[in-house]
Amino acid sequence: MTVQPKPRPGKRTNDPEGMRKKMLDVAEGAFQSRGYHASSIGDLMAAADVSGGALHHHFPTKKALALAVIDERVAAAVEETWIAPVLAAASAREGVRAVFEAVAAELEQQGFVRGCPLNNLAHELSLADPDFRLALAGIFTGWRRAIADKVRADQQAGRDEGTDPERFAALTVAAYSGAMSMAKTAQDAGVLRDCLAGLERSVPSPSPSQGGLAARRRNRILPRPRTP
Amino acid sequence: MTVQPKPRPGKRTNDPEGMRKKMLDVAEGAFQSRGYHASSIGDLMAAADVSGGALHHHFPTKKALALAVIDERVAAAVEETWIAPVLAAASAREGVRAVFEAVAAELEQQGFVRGCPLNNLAHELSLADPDFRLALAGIFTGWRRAIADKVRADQQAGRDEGTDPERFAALTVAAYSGAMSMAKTAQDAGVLRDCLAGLERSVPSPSPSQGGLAARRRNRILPRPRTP
DNA sequence: TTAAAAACAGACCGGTTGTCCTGTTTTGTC
DNA sequence: GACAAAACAGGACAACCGGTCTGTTTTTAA
Repeated sequence: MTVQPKPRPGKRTNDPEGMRKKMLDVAEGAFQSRGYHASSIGDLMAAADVSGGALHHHFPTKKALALAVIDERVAAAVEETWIAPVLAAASAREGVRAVFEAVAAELEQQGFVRGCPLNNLAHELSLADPDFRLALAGIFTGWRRAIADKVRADQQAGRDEGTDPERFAALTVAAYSGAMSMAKTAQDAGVLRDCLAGLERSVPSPSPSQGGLAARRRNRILPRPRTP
Repeated sequence: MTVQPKPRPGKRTNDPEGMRKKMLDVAEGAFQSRGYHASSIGDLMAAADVSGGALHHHFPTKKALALAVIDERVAAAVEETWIAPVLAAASAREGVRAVFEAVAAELEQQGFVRGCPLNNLAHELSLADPDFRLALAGIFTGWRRAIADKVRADQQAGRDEGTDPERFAALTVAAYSGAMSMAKTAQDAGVLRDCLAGLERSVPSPSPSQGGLAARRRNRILPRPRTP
């Protein structure tokens, strides 16, 4: 652990954007792994090495900080890990499959499941404050709409005619959210693969590539229980 | 609001079981609607009209209280609303359908979505404490096993041969959990029906009763937003 | 150069939190 | 009735929470 030896009282560099980014980084991580209420602003200040005055200058209240995390970080995470890959995929179903497997592989590699950032905050904050709830609901809506739009695009190309776009999107997002919830609680990402396998039975798969060995169950990964 | 005029210093009735039940009632409701960290034991004591000494006598710490809520109330809720109805149904798929629709109807009637008790606590507490995590993981496991066992029973009766019991159970629990998460965030139970509809496409329904009009979308229920 | 605004530092405060502690009353047992 | 244990009452307390406040330094604008 390398800590700057001294703040050197005569030297200071104003870097509002960098400081704001650093605070959002720390808050994003803390809110996801410990939750909103369990993360005190004192903890966040210490973790980011930011003074109370600086924090208050950029985020007047803890709620404002959380709202910024939701709008800028959680929404971006959903965009990055779900919306963009699905839109870039050959089809909606193919994109969904790829994201499920990519997330499962990543979780198994890092050996620890922190859960879905959106769902973590949604459960804790949806009923606590209308502003939180609206912000989170908007992200869910955008997520589902992106998948539904992709299904519609597939259908205009003549594929996957028998699928209801809205229902498929809702089921996909729900299955992923619920699977991540179980994976977090069990600290085992295997349930993601189970859910994906169940999801793919929704239609007689028209593509020849079946991914036979990719769907096999991998069980019991939990390298470091890390009792806190 | 009717408050007993005076505790009547000479009159007291020891009722340990009743007091314990009253505390669990209040804590169960508060933990679900406000969350664990947002519910102070002072609030709980006031809501249950219980003194600090009495509370500490039955539950030495807040964690012990939450653990009791999980073991006795959350597990019972899953048993009551999911396991028992599914086991009593004509088939696993029929039971799943019935529970989805019953919950959706109940939520729409009461006009407010507090979310799934198990998932609410699982998200907030799974990473906070190993004891919490294990207790919650056990409930998830029992939930999934009950559904999988029911599928296996169906298959031994010759029905639903093409379904993988574990995968179907995982997908069902995940879809319900995720749908409740979205329903809570959007304060709209309609997504439950969307997910059920998507779920039922998983297999070419062999039974003639298709429930055509039961699956239609009902949208935008939100009678009382109730800004707190 | 200078004045104003922005960026930051750090102490401070009232309120709340969870828990513990001492004491009193009820209940069960002989 | 005597005694011990259980059941309950209520205050005390240290730690912590989120927010505010005053003051200093850096940057920008004129």
